[in-house]
Amino acid sequence: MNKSKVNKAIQVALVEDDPNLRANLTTMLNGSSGFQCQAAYPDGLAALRGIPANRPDVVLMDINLPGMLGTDCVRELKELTPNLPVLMLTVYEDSEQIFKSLMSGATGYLLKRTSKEKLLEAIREVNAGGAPMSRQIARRVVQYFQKVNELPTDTRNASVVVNLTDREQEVLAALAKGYAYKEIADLLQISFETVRTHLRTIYEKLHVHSRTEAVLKYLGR
Amino acid sequence: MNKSKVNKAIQVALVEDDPNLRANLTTMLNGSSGFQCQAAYPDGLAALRGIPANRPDVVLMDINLPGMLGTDCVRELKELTPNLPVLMLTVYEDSEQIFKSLMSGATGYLLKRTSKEKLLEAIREVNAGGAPMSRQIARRVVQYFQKVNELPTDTRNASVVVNLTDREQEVLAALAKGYAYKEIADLLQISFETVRTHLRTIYEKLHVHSRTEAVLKYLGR
DNA sequence: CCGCGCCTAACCCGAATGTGGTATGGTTAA
DNA sequence: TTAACCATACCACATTCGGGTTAGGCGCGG
Repeated sequence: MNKSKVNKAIQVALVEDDPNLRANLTTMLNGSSGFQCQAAYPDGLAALRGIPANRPDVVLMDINLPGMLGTDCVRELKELTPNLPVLMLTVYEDSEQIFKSLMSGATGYLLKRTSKEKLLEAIREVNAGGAPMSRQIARRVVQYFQKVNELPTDTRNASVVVNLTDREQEVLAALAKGYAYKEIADLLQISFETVRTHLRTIYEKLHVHSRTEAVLKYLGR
Repeated sequence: MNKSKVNKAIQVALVEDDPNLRANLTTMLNGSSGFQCQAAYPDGLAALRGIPANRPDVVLMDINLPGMLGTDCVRELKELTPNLPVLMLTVYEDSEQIFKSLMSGATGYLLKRTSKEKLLEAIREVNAGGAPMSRQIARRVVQYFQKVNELPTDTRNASVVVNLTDREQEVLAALAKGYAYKEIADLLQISFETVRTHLRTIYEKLHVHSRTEAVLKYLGR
């Protein structure tokens, strides 16, 4: 994988359009023992020109770059230097960007508000063959993983379920398995009436008026 | 999400067949500030009965359970309590198990030889919305991502329907669209009572006793 | 022609479900 | 500390469903 020299500083290349942040990160990296900011590029094109030639150990890349999107830059980069690990940095937590990045070939994904210590640790980790992600992102990745691997025994529809509380989702899940109200009550160890109360709220939130309609929405039609 | 009380102990449910390990983990958890072992189940069935009712914050589950496999237990559990995070524990490191677990709905994956500190940290992390995994596992997941191209979905009805007459299939199709009996009657231009007669036959043929069960069978579960 | 399966239809009755109102205690965000 | 939200719970009433039973009309194969 990565024949990095453990006894030398990890060579980091930075791709970040914001001059302030770029300078800060550069200073931070060079001020940290075991790390060296080998180069800092302001945009994707510059990165694509410089990185394959300079062969850093790790790339830190902003996801929002002017001109060329960070995700596209990663894709290009991965074709040129497939084993070079790339850590994406972003302020956004939205799954669209996360998945795009990962599918483009990013090795890890961090939020910009990640602390200095965690960032350095993540760089070490990715350099050691890991795939560092913030917890929110790891969770999303796992969820997505589960979704794309779903068996024909397909269940719940994420978009529908989003407004429901945990308990409501549990009740709906049981409903969608065909349980009668009293069975759901027994299953969740709550009263029959409470099940009915939850169901009323669920129906209201889903804009339906019957059990079957709710189940259909839950199953994504 | 999880409305867990940060200032209160994280309620952990344990599923582990080995009595020694179960006792050890229980003691360890209860002896650690911020954690409480709410319940310890020796097998999957006991867990499925107890967990949805007791609503722990996190489940620790052995992957090798007698009777019901841990992965199957997770799958069932995830259908009942979709947002309840489950950490899998295992001695096996092989990817087969890892992917099965994750695909079954496990939120994180730990090796049993994980240190006490790391285990507690992982529980905290999963409770905070993360998805703790060893670096090798995270990397595998990410790699998987990079080569996934999906074109899934939609399995319609199937062999369940072969015993049904044409008319019965029409009625069932309408039922599966969420129509009420009288709406079906109107749709097919037959009487309400005839609809009910058909439905009785359909239920009998499908061996079900409720509308929702019939629809689930029709949709291929 | 006769039986058999299918579509149609009706009646009864009890169980399950849908909808409205109301209330209490716990947790959380403002 | 309010206000908002959540999970819990009960009451009441109307509607819908599930199951048992019976039965007339139709078409098809023996």
